[in-house]
Amino acid sequence: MIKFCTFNHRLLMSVDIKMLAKNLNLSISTISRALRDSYEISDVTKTRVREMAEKLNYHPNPYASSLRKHKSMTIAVVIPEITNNFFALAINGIEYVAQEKNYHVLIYLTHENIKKEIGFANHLQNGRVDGIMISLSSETNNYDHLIELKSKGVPIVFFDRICESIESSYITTDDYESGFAATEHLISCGCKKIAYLDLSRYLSISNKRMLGYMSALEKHHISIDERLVMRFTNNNAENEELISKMLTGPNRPDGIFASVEKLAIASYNVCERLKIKIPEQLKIISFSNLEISSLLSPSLTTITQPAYEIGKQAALQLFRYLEKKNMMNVHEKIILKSTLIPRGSTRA
Amino acid sequence: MIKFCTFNHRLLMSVDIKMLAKNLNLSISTISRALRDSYEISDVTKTRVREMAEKLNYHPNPYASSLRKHKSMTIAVVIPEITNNFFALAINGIEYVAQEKNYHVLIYLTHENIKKEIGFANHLQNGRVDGIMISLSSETNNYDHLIELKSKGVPIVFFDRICESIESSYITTDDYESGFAATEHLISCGCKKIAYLDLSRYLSISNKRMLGYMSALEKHHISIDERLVMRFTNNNAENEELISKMLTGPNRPDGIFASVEKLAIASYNVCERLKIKIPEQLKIISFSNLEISSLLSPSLTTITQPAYEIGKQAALQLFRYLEKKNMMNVHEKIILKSTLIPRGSTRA
DNA sequence: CTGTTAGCGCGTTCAA
DNA sequence: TTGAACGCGCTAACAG
Repeated sequence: MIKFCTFNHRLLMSVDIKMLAKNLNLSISTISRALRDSYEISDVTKTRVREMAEKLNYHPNPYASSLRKHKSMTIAVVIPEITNNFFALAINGIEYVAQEKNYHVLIYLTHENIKKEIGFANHLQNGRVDGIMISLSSETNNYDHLIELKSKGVPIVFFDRICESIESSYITTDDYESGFAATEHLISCGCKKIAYLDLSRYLSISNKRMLGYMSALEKHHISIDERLVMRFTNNNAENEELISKMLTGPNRPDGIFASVEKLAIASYNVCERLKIKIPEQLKIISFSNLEISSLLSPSLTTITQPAYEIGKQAALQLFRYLEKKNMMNVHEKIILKSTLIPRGSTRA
Repeated sequence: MIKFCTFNHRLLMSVDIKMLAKNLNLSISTISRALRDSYEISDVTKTRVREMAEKLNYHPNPYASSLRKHKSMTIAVVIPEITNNFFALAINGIEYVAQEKNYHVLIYLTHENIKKEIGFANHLQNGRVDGIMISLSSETNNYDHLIELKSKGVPIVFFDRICESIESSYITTDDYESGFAATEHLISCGCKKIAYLDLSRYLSISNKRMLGYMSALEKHHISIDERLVMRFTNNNAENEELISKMLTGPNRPDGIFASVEKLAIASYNVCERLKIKIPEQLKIISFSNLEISSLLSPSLTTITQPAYEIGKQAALQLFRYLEKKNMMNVHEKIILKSTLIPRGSTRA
């Protein structure tokens, strides 16, 4: 009665639709339809089938179904890193929506490496997923891999680190305004020489934040010192070295605006090593989603993005693509607001 | 020359093995073998096939392959939450190994809910993944769903929040010792009344940490006050309420040992609200993987687990199961060491 | 070294 | 309302 087959080098009993059919003296197609709750099947048969399925602990093979339906019930999330509360929160939002829709979530980490991003994009042309959500790597300055992916018909939603030159939906935050507010905050704390720290010269969010920074300086008649606009890599040790040089050099700033949490943390580490007091001697503001109280971080003022909501909105938009055939060319550009959370710096 | 088919409600050109065969005047199976670099195929043919595949931008359909081979090239990671540096780091390690092995990683979040965990476990019987790595939810006090999954032949590796009553590999840390060390650390800081805060009364790691806590108290002749051994839920507001009551009640402790980072943070938040000074009036130690400098958290002493390494080891063990048919009954119990990182509290 | 053939498990025509 | 038969795209057994 029970069929055995070697599966992955081990014995596994496989209950399939055929076995249900045999046990119930019904045809395979009837079973299939009953399980899919088709209108063509009588209620009596349906319940008989369901009961037998339950009894034999039947689980439909997702790959057979995907092959037949050309639908994987799976989405991909491609992000630079996961050890970053922003992305962790975004995944939380994405996963929430995916669970609602009975979808599965594949995770791909580029580690800020464009080659990996290209590799994932190329690979995902094969139908493994029904759509992807992506936040670009800091190295990404060319979008051919994404254009090709899109041309294959794979729906793409960008979030946070978006690509504006591709016509697709995106969810992001008011980076220009936040950059402006962050800089103005430091100015209002008395800073005269404010450094801007960033990971990338390519990302749209980086450039918008920087523009905000520059506008704020201009507004307050502070001249822009190009030497204080700095780019870093994924290498923390190197980054700290650079920051250390900046903080001991002739252009030493009295305020730092870090566009990424990890650069703020690197700055903190350097300050501790150099015995620079924060915020007395140096004020720091940073984009960050660390969920810690001000007691834990008495001197960290942050710009906090609605990360969970961003993930959720991005997923919802992706499902809008997936659920309605005529939505493929209806793109949404959603811009959410970030929040400046003042802490120690203001009290200083 | 190019075949079209409706895919997911949209037009998609599908280049399959058959088309390559036609274009090259070869049989389908030859193509298949050439692409899989089979020894039976001549180098000339192989390169011809590869070039044509490249030219037509051929991507093998993973679901067809999985259906045929009974192998999904996919693993599942089931964890309680992702907004927690421990799990984020663990995923990082897992993903590193998976990328090496050309595997795909599905993420499932239980949100500390046993019903979700059961749902995932039952669902994953269907062959969607070749194996799973799991860290139990704090509610999990029954393992039937996992036993059934294992009986279906799905390899399982437990990490951190393991299940000792199921014969399978696991990776965890020296929780008893860490609990002991954490408590002794507080005692050496002068604490006489130490509270133990935990999420669960079921998890093995919780119990081991608590045993360590109790042993340390005993060793130093401090009697155990059951009212200071507290369990919390996933509801932060409720947790802070409970902590607040504890810190204002007659049994007010002078030290807190939080077995989970979020409980330490809740404690910090409460202290801030109640104007309790840390570490002067209350010392706190916590399991935590926050990657922040001591400047950022001047008063947080932590027990840090080698989270990345745990993820990596867990994945490696899973692949040991997957790669060798005779490894299914060879289980490894790996116990890594955690590190106590003293901060403000010691200086206090 | 290559081709022919037969499924993997399911969904969906078409026919009854 | 149900059944028979075909094929999704690929791999593997068996021939040659």
